[in-house]
Amino acid sequence: MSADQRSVAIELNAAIIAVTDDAPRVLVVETDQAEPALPFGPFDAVGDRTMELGLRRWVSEQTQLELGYVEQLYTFGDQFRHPQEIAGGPRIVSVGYLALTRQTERPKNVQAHWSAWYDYFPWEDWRQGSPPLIAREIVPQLRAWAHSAEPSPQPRSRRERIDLAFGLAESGWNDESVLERYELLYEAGLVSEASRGRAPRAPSGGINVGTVMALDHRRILATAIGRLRAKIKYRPVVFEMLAPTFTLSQFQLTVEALAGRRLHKGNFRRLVEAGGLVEPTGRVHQPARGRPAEEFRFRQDVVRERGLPGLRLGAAPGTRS
Amino acid sequence: MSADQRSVAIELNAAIIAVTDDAPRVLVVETDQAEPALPFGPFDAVGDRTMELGLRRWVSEQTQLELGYVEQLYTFGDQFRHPQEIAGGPRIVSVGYLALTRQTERPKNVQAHWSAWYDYFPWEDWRQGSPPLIAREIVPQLRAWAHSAEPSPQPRSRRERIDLAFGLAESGWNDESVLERYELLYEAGLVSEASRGRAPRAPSGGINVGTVMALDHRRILATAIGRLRAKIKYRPVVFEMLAPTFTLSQFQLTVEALAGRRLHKGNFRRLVEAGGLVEPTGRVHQPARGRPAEEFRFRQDVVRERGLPGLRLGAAPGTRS
DNA sequence: GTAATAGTGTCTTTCAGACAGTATGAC
DNA sequence: GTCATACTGTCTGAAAGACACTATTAC
Repeated sequence: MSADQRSVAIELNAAIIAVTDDAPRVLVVETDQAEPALPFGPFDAVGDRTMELGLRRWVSEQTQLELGYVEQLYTFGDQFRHPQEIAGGPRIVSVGYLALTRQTERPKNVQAHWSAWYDYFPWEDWRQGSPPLIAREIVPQLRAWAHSAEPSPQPRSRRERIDLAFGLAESGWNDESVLERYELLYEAGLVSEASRGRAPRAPSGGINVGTVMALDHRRILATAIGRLRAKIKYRPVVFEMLAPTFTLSQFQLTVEALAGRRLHKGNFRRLVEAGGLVEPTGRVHQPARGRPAEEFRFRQDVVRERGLPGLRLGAAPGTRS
Repeated sequence: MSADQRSVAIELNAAIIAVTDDAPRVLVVETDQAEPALPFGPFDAVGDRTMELGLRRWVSEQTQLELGYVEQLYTFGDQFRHPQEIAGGPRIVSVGYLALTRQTERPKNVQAHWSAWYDYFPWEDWRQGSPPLIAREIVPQLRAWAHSAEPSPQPRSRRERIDLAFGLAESGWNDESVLERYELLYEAGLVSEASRGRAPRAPSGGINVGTVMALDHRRILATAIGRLRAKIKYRPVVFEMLAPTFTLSQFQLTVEALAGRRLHKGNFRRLVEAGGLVEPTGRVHQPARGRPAEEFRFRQDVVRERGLPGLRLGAAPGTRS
């Protein structure tokens, strides 16, 4: 309405991911609303030659963190996604990025810290089987939401979307459909950011699953997780998050943490060795208990020669239901 | 430098794709420089609730075209990508979209017309085998470019990138690496937009393969082709571009046109029928010559039930070299 | 009959998935 | 010895890739 609202501003958001203690973590900053937010920075239309360079610049300025792999995710431009816009400010469009790093380096910025991503998406961790939360809370409430619309706006399609996204259909759980699941929960009003700025919906006022993030940052993180889970299957990006040397068990645990599901040990080892992605260092790693393990390192050279092989993930037994 | 240059503007670009006569086509508009451009429109920060709605709005206003599937591709924000910026105007960031439609509807706008996408990327069409252009011009010139940098900035890595992208490595041709190939040609100065606004490079002044497009629109189109080729393998988006009913041969020819390579007839039919994506209409299609073919239609309902199956593409014999 | 396109049957190789087993350390 | 973790061998079934063959039209 005001002339100011006509203008547009571009902000960059980064989902910076690392893995420690078998938990994928995302770097978050605290806000005054006590809702964690993804690190953000301006896009300097004069100083930044490209948006990715701009992102690397302010991330290193703010956190002293060395980013490895960086990939543009998506540009989020929905109306009123930013409170400043509601207050009459410019429309703030955010270009979301996925960035990978090792957690060895701590962010210098005390306001930033690593936070386990499954805190925000508890339904995405299937390493101990299907999370009880899904059968106990999510599915019943989604079903109620699907029925509440009956028979007007295609309730069948809602039911189908639920079954497909949450692994109730014959095709089972698909670890990459993170965004589809989040969007269902959002539409059904089961995540509290859905009712921000609006009146809470009738059937589910105040309900929330998982930890809330500021603005639409949980949506950006959902996009990042889905993209990363897809990526590790055909590009060797996991190594950006692994220590320079590692045992095959550590490797497998890292992949399992990201994918949110258990893998077959035998098949995993066969595929990794067949892919030629790693080579033994000759040393052994002494664990707290059990037989010592051979130590490996990533083969930088092979990546390009063999046409960027990756990992196909095989499901472990007993993970289906 | 000027205060004006600090500001940012957002523009939306659409690669609108259809297939006719076994040629994938993209909708282009004429510019005063005689370089075809992708249709573009403003992002209305006040009127458009989302960017995708904004895109659909101006596309239908400009062309009366009904868009089917629409997907955000990438946001292009490199410095000086737009001539207005060089002239002191604002930094113009473009959000690129992929949109699919049938070509049955003609664009009402006389300035817009359908243009075969292989005109811009002649090296991407492998349906008659490896395009002679690759062995005769592209590879020799890329090799020269790789050697010219020797030994300073990793010539080995350049050589590897060339071999991998253009199918010279053992992994063979990968139809999805459209952007990687375009970027190599761009870096090597083999597409004339690379030298726009700069002095032509020493080894290849004025050289160009394929038809040039305005601004960085060929890069946007390369992104669109790569994304679409990847997508048709796991999501049934081809049907957005097919007639409502079709024969399996027409179906296969359309997929081949998009993928830029021949497929095995037997395998294609087996996979399509196994996927349950199509059902016979009971009618037959009478071709100009030869045996009449059964007519099929796409099964809307199955898509969701079966976990979004798609097409895995098997290479046809004799397409390798 | 020929030319041309439509459609089927089947063999081989590859590989994911599953299972069962052995090896080497600490205690 | 037990426990815990590391590592190997092999079977099976699904499916991709390749090839050869038959079917139905127009002429």
